[in-house]
Amino acid sequence: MVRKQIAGDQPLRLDNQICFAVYSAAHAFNRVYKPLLDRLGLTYPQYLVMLVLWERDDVPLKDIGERLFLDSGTLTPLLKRLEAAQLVKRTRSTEDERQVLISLTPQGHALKEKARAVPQSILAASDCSVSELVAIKNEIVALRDRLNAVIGE
Amino acid sequence: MVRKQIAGDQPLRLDNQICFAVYSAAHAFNRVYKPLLDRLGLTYPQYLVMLVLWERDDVPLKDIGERLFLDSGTLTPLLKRLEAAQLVKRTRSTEDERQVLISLTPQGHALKEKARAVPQSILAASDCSVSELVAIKNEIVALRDRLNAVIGE
DNA sequence: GCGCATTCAATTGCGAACAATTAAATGTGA
DNA sequence: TCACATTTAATTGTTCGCAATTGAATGCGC
Repeated sequence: MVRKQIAGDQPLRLDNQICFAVYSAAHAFNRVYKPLLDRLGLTYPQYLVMLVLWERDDVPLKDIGERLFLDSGTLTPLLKRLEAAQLVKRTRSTEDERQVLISLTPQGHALKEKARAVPQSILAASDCSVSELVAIKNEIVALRDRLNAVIGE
Repeated sequence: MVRKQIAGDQPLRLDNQICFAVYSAAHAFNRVYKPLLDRLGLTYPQYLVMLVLWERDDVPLKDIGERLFLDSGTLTPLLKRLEAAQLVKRTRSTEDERQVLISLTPQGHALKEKARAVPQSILAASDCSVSELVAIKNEIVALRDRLNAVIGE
């Protein structure tokens, strides 16, 4: 009976939860990033926004949100802080005044060069080959996309 | 020159970041869990604490923190909310009055039965076999532990 | 053109998450 | 025993993250 009880509890055991693996890995990444991003004066979510802008400038807030899976309730105050740090500018689109376009300031552009050191440090911290990381990343992205598909239903 | 520029930007591309894969997967999990946990009256971090307590009752706050990689700044208010919901009790240890012991109330115990439906729903949402999930989970945990090892240095 | 739905950002409120500090209890060494 | 370090929770302040609501701009049907 004891063994049956234990067997029945398996799905509820913390160590069997993939969600906890992902949750705790995200926090571990955040802690590794923290000292690196402190030098850039960025938090991790702010860093993600900057990654988007370094790829393409002058982007609607909405597009950043779709890319990062974040809504205006998160992005509006975050972008105001980036604006206060003089890394981005926020302007209403003239064609569609509902949209807020986010563009990089010269300082925002310049920060990209300092940021190039970050991925290298993360790679070193992960103590893992690039190809292994890419493989895990692709599996996690595939899982994430399946989960997001269920949410959209 | 254009191609060289692009190649040099690869490490900074959002889609190449494993951290973003993990970060966005954690949020996707959270969104899938939300409607399930709403029925239990729990948030996702509260659910994690309950998982720990369902495995072993009467645990010091510190132990819960080590298990979940969370500190007292996060757990103290969270546990007070669980106490207000009458799911746990907080008592100072008599042997060592620095420690706060967390124990389940009868309602806290009872909630375990309602929670058994959760892992099944998550499995279905992940649209993936158990063995595949276990494999990914183990890889993520291994990565997390390597990251945490670097932090501890 | 007018009424109405839709889109988009901003706001409010709540619950994490963590750094830094504080305070109390305990352990340790002289 | 007494001074001092360590351990443990709690507190404070800042930043996410999201649900729900609001308000302005736009698009659509008639």
